[in-house]
Amino acid sequence: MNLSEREWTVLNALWKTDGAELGKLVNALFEETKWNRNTVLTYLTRMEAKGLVTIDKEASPHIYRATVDRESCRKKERRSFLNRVYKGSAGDLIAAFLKEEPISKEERDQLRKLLDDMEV
Amino acid sequence: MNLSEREWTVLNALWKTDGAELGKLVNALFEETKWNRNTVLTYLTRMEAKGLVTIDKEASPHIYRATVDRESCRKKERRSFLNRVYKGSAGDLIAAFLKEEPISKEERDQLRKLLDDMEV
DNA sequence: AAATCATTACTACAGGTGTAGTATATAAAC
DNA sequence: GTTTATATACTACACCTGTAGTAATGATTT
Repeated sequence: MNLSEREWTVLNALWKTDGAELGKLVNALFEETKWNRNTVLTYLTRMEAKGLVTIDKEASPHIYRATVDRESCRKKERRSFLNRVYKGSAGDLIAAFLKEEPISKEERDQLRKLLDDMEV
Repeated sequence: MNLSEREWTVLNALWKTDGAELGKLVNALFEETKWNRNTVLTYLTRMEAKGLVTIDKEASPHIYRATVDRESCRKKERRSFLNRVYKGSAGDLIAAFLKEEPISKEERDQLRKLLDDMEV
Protein backbone atom coordinates (compact mmCIF):
# COMPACT_ATOMS: atom_id res chain seq x y z
CA MET A 1 0.00 0.00 0.00
CA ASN A 2 3.05 2.19 0.08
CA LEU A 3 3.40 4.18 -3.05
CA SER A 4 6.29 3.17 -5.26
CA GLU A 5 8.77 5.67 -6.57
CA ARG A 6 7.06 5.71 -9.97
CA GLU A 7 3.66 6.16 -8.43
CA TRP A 8 4.95 9.21 -6.64
CA THR A 9 6.22 10.56 -9.89
CA VAL A 10 2.87 10.05 -11.58
CA LEU A 11 0.97 11.54 -8.68
CA ASN A 12 3.25 14.53 -8.55
CA ALA A 13 2.37 15.16 -12.17
CA LEU A 14 -1.34 14.66 -11.58
CA TRP A 15 -1.43 16.95 -8.57
CA LYS A 16 -0.21 19.78 -10.72
CA THR A 17 -3.26 19.47 -12.89
CA ASP A 18 -6.88 19.18 -12.09
CA GLY A 19 -7.32 16.21 -14.36
CA ALA A 20 -5.35 15.76 -17.53
CA GLU A 21 -5.41 13.68 -20.65
CA LEU A 22 -2.81 11.13 -21.49
CA GLY A 23 -0.85 13.23 -23.95
CA LYS A 24 -0.43 16.01 -21.44
CA LEU A 25 0.80 13.67 -18.82
CA VAL A 26 3.15 11.90 -21.15
CA ASN A 27 4.69 15.21 -22.09
CA ALA A 28 4.85 16.50 -18.58
CA LEU A 29 6.58 13.32 -17.50
CA PHE A 30 8.84 12.86 -20.46
CA GLU A 31 11.27 15.57 -19.46
CA GLU A 32 11.96 14.02 -16.12
CA THR A 33 11.57 10.36 -16.89
CA LYS A 34 11.72 9.59 -20.63
CA TRP A 35 8.91 7.15 -20.12
CA ASN A 36 7.23 5.59 -23.09
CA ARG A 37 3.59 6.62 -23.41
CA ASN A 38 2.41 3.07 -22.86
CA THR A 39 4.39 2.93 -19.71
CA VAL A 40 2.51 5.95 -18.44
CA LEU A 41 -0.75 4.40 -19.47
CA THR A 42 0.09 1.20 -17.67
CA TYR A 43 0.86 3.11 -14.51
CA LEU A 44 -2.38 5.01 -14.75
CA THR A 45 -4.53 1.96 -15.25
CA ARG A 46 -2.82 0.04 -12.52
CA MET A 47 -3.20 3.00 -10.22
CA GLU A 48 -6.87 3.17 -11.06
CA ALA A 49 -7.19 -0.46 -10.00
CA LYS A 50 -5.62 0.50 -6.70
CA GLY A 51 -7.91 3.44 -6.20
CA LEU A 52 -5.19 6.06 -6.56
CA VAL A 53 -6.55 7.49 -9.77
CA THR A 54 -9.89 7.90 -11.46
CA ILE A 55 -10.34 7.76 -15.17
CA ASP A 56 -13.19 9.71 -16.62
CA LYS A 57 -14.12 7.57 -19.58
CA GLU A 58 -17.00 9.72 -20.70
CA ALA A 59 -14.54 12.30 -21.87
CA SER A 60 -12.51 11.62 -24.96
CA PRO A 61 -9.65 11.49 -24.59
CA HIS A 62 -10.11 10.15 -21.11
CA ILE A 63 -9.29 12.39 -18.19
CA TYR A 64 -7.00 11.10 -15.47
CA ARG A 65 -7.16 12.45 -11.94
CA ALA A 66 -5.53 11.66 -8.62
CA THR A 67 -8.05 10.53 -6.05
CA VAL A 68 -5.64 10.75 -3.15
CA ASP A 69 -4.43 14.04 -1.81
CA ARG A 70 -0.85 14.94 -1.43
CA GLU A 71 -0.83 15.73 2.24
CA SER A 72 -2.23 12.39 3.25
CA CYS A 73 0.22 10.55 1.05
CA ARG A 74 3.00 12.57 2.57
CA LYS A 75 1.78 11.77 6.01
CA LYS A 76 1.83 8.05 5.40
CA GLU A 77 5.25 8.30 3.91
CA ARG A 78 6.51 10.32 6.86
CA ARG A 79 5.31 7.70 9.29
CA SER A 80 6.81 4.90 7.33
CA PHE A 81 10.12 6.68 6.90
CA LEU A 82 10.31 7.71 10.53
CA ASN A 83 9.74 4.21 11.80
CA ARG A 84 11.71 2.31 9.24
CA VAL A 85 14.79 4.47 9.21
CA TYR A 86 14.76 6.27 12.55
CA LYS A 87 12.75 3.87 14.65
CA GLY A 88 10.48 6.68 15.67
CA SER A 89 13.09 9.15 16.75
CA ALA A 90 11.89 12.35 15.13
CA GLY A 91 14.55 14.45 16.82
CA ASP A 92 17.35 12.54 15.14
CA LEU A 93 15.59 12.60 11.86
CA ILE A 94 15.07 16.34 11.90
CA ALA A 95 18.60 17.00 13.07
CA ALA A 96 19.99 14.95 10.19
CA PHE A 97 18.04 16.92 7.62
CA LEU A 98 18.93 20.20 9.23
CA LYS A 99 22.60 19.40 9.16
CA GLU A 100 22.66 18.25 5.64
CA GLU A 101 20.20 20.30 3.66
CA PRO A 102 20.52 23.96 2.88
CA ILE A 103 17.72 25.89 4.50
CA SER A 104 17.00 29.50 3.72
CA LYS A 105 16.97 32.22 6.35
CA GLU A 106 13.19 32.53 6.11
CA GLU A 107 12.74 28.85 6.59
CA ARG A 108 15.04 28.86 9.56
CA ASP A 109 12.99 31.59 11.16
CA GLN A 110 9.85 29.67 10.49
CA LEU A 111 11.25 26.55 12.05
CA ARG A 112 12.42 28.47 15.06
CA LYS A 113 8.97 29.83 15.45
CA LEU A 114 7.54 26.35 15.32
CA LEU A 115 9.94 25.29 18.04
CA ASP A 116 9.10 28.29 20.19
CA ASP A 117 5.41 27.64 19.86
CA MET A 118 5.99 24.23 21.32
CA GLU A 119 7.30 25.67 24.55
CA VAL A 120 4.75 26.08 27.33
CA MET B 1 19.00 -0.41 -4.80
CA ASN B 2 16.69 1.06 -2.21
CA LEU B 3 16.38 -1.09 0.84
CA SER B 4 13.02 -2.70 1.28
CA GLU B 5 11.10 -2.49 4.51
CA ARG B 6 12.17 -6.03 5.46
CA GLU B 7 15.78 -5.33 4.64
CA TRP B 8 15.69 -2.40 7.03
CA THR B 9 14.30 -4.65 9.69
CA VAL B 10 17.04 -7.20 9.18
CA LEU B 11 19.73 -4.55 9.11
CA ASN B 12 18.42 -2.94 12.25
CA ALA B 13 18.81 -6.28 13.96
CA LEU B 14 22.29 -6.83 12.57
CA TRP B 15 23.49 -3.39 13.56
CA LYS B 16 22.74 -4.17 17.16
CA THR B 17 25.19 -7.02 17.05
CA ASP B 18 28.68 -7.30 15.78
CA GLY B 19 27.95 -10.40 13.81
CA ALA B 20 25.41 -12.95 14.91
CA GLU B 21 24.38 -16.46 14.14
CA LEU B 22 21.06 -17.37 12.66
CA GLY B 23 19.38 -18.50 15.85
CA LYS B 24 20.15 -15.24 17.55
CA LEU B 25 18.79 -13.23 14.71
CA VAL B 26 15.70 -15.32 14.42
CA ASN B 27 14.99 -14.79 18.09
CA ALA B 28 15.78 -11.12 17.99
CA LEU B 29 13.45 -10.67 15.07
CA PHE B 30 10.70 -12.95 16.16
CA GLU B 31 9.28 -10.59 18.74
CA GLU B 32 8.76 -7.83 16.25
CA THR B 33 8.02 -9.78 13.12
CA LYS B 34 7.04 -13.39 13.81
CA TRP B 35 9.12 -14.41 10.84
CA ASN B 36 9.78 -18.04 10.17
CA ARG B 37 13.44 -18.95 10.52
CA ASN B 38 13.70 -19.83 6.82
CA THR B 39 12.30 -16.47 5.96
CA VAL B 40 15.11 -14.85 7.88
CA LEU B 41 17.62 -17.10 6.19
CA THR B 42 16.26 -16.23 2.78
CA TYR B 43 16.57 -12.55 3.53
CA LEU B 44 20.11 -12.99 4.71
CA THR B 45 21.26 -14.95 1.70
CA ARG B 46 19.55 -12.59 -0.71
CA MET B 47 21.11 -9.69 1.08
CA GLU B 48 24.49 -11.30 0.80
CA ALA B 49 24.00 -11.55 -2.94
CA LYS B 50 23.31 -7.83 -2.95
CA GLY B 51 26.36 -7.05 -0.90
CA LEU B 52 24.44 -5.88 2.14
CA VAL B 53 25.57 -8.71 4.36
CA THR B 54 28.57 -10.97 4.67
CA ILE B 55 28.35 -14.52 5.79
CA ASP B 56 31.32 -15.97 7.54
CA LYS B 57 31.14 -19.57 6.46
CA GLU B 58 34.25 -20.66 8.27
CA ALA B 59 32.43 -20.31 11.51
CA SER B 60 29.84 -22.85 12.44
CA PRO B 61 27.16 -21.85 12.71
CA HIS B 62 27.78 -19.17 10.15
CA ILE B 63 28.10 -15.59 11.31
CA TYR B 64 26.03 -12.93 9.61
CA ARG B 65 27.14 -9.31 9.53
CA ALA B 66 25.94 -6.11 7.94
CA THR B 67 28.46 -4.73 5.48
CA VAL B 68 26.73 -1.40 5.11
CA ASP B 69 26.67 1.13 7.87
CA ARG B 70 23.58 2.69 9.24
CA GLU B 71 24.39 6.28 8.64
CA SER B 72 25.02 5.82 4.95
CA CYS B 73 21.84 3.85 4.54
CA ARG B 74 20.01 6.58 6.35
CA LYS B 75 21.55 9.17 4.15
CA LYS B 76 20.42 7.45 0.97
CA GLU B 77 17.00 7.04 2.38
CA ARG B 78 16.83 10.69 3.37
CA ARG B 79 17.75 11.79 -0.12
CA SER B 80 15.26 9.50 -1.70
CA PHE B 81 12.50 10.52 0.69
CA LEU B 82 13.23 14.21 0.34
CA ASN B 83 13.11 14.12 -3.44
CA ARG B 84 10.30 11.69 -3.87
CA VAL B 85 7.93 13.16 -1.33
CA TYR B 86 9.03 16.75 -0.89
CA LYS B 87 10.71 17.40 -4.22
CA GLY B 88 13.75 18.63 -2.45
CA SER B 89 12.09 21.08 -0.12
CA ALA B 90 13.77 20.29 3.17
CA GLY B 91 12.08 23.18 4.98
CA ASP B 92 8.63 21.78 4.31
CA LEU B 93 9.73 18.34 5.26
CA ILE B 94 11.16 19.42 8.58
CA ALA B 95 8.21 21.62 9.37
CA ALA B 96 5.86 18.71 8.80
CA PHE B 97 7.73 16.46 11.19
CA LEU B 98 8.02 19.21 13.76
CA LYS B 99 4.30 19.84 13.72
CA GLU B 100 3.35 16.27 13.97
CA GLU B 101 5.86 14.46 16.11
CA PRO B 102 6.36 14.98 19.81
CA ILE B 103 9.81 16.35 20.46
CA SER B 104 11.29 16.60 23.92
CA LYS B 105 12.48 19.86 25.43
CA GLU B 106 16.11 18.78 25.12
CA GLU B 107 15.67 17.93 21.50
CA ARG B 108 14.01 21.25 20.85
CA ASP B 109 16.96 23.02 22.39
CA GLN B 110 19.33 20.99 20.30
CA LEU B 111 17.47 21.79 17.14
CA ARG B 112 17.38 25.46 18.01
CA LYS B 113 21.08 25.35 18.47
CA LEU B 114 21.53 23.77 15.08
CA LEU B 115 19.46 26.54 13.56
CA ASP B 116 21.41 29.22 15.37
CA ASP B 117 24.68 27.76 14.22
CA MET B 118 23.52 28.18 10.68
CA GLU B 119 23.22 31.93 11.06
CA VAL B 120 26.21 33.96 9.94
C1' DA C 1 23.22 -44.99 18.24
C1' DA C 2 18.38 -43.09 17.90
C1' DA C 3 15.76 -39.26 18.34
C1' DT C 4 15.64 -34.46 18.30
C1' DC C 5 16.69 -29.85 17.16
C1' DA C 6 19.32 -26.32 14.57
C1' DT C 7 21.63 -25.02 10.41
C1' DT C 8 22.18 -24.68 5.71
C1' DA C 9 21.09 -25.21 0.83
C1' DC C 10 17.81 -25.41 -2.47
C1' DT C 11 13.25 -24.97 -4.33
C1' DA C 12 8.61 -22.85 -4.91
C1' DC C 13 5.22 -19.84 -5.93
C1' DA C 14 2.07 -15.87 -6.03
C1' DG C 15 1.85 -11.04 -6.40
C1' DG C 16 4.02 -6.62 -7.49
C1' DT C 17 6.85 -3.53 -10.51
C1' DG C 18 9.23 -1.63 -14.44
C1' DT C 19 8.94 -1.41 -18.97
C1' DA C 20 7.15 -1.78 -23.04
C1' DG C 21 5.03 -4.23 -27.69
C1' DT C 22 0.78 -5.14 -30.49
C1' DA C 23 -3.60 -4.53 -32.01
C1' DT C 24 -7.33 -1.74 -32.66
C1' DA C 25 -10.29 2.20 -32.68
C1' DT C 26 -10.46 7.14 -33.40
C1' DA C 27 -9.49 11.72 -34.68
C1' DA C 28 -6.83 15.10 -37.40
C1' DA C 29 -4.50 16.55 -41.43
C1' DC C 30 -4.00 16.61 -45.78
C1' DG D 1 -11.23 9.35 -47.97
C1' DT D 2 -6.57 7.82 -47.11
C1' DT D 3 -2.36 8.43 -44.54
C1' DT D 4 -0.89 9.77 -39.90
C1' DA D 5 -0.81 10.47 -35.19
C1' DT D 6 -3.35 9.49 -30.62
C1' DA D 7 -5.54 6.92 -27.46
C1' DT D 8 -7.02 2.79 -25.47
C1' DA D 9 -7.05 -2.07 -24.39
C1' DC D 10 -4.69 -6.05 -23.93
C1' DT D 11 -0.62 -8.82 -23.57
C1' DA D 12 4.21 -9.96 -22.20
C1' DC D 13 8.00 -10.80 -19.60
C1' DA D 14 11.88 -10.55 -16.52
C1' DC D 15 13.12 -9.40 -12.04
C1' DC D 16 12.03 -8.47 -7.17
C1' DT D 17 9.71 -9.52 -2.73
C1' DG D 18 7.40 -11.91 0.81
C1' DT D 19 6.93 -16.03 2.59
C1' DA D 20 7.88 -20.31 3.40
C1' DG D 21 8.48 -25.87 2.47
C1' DT D 22 11.73 -29.72 1.91
C1' DA D 23 15.82 -32.13 2.08
C1' DA D 24 20.29 -32.87 3.71
C1' DT D 25 23.72 -32.31 7.15
C1' DG D 26 25.50 -31.61 11.82
C1' DA D 27 25.22 -31.10 16.73
C1' DT D 28 23.00 -32.44 21.19
C1' DT D 29 20.43 -35.11 24.34
C1' DT D 30 19.05 -39.09 26.27
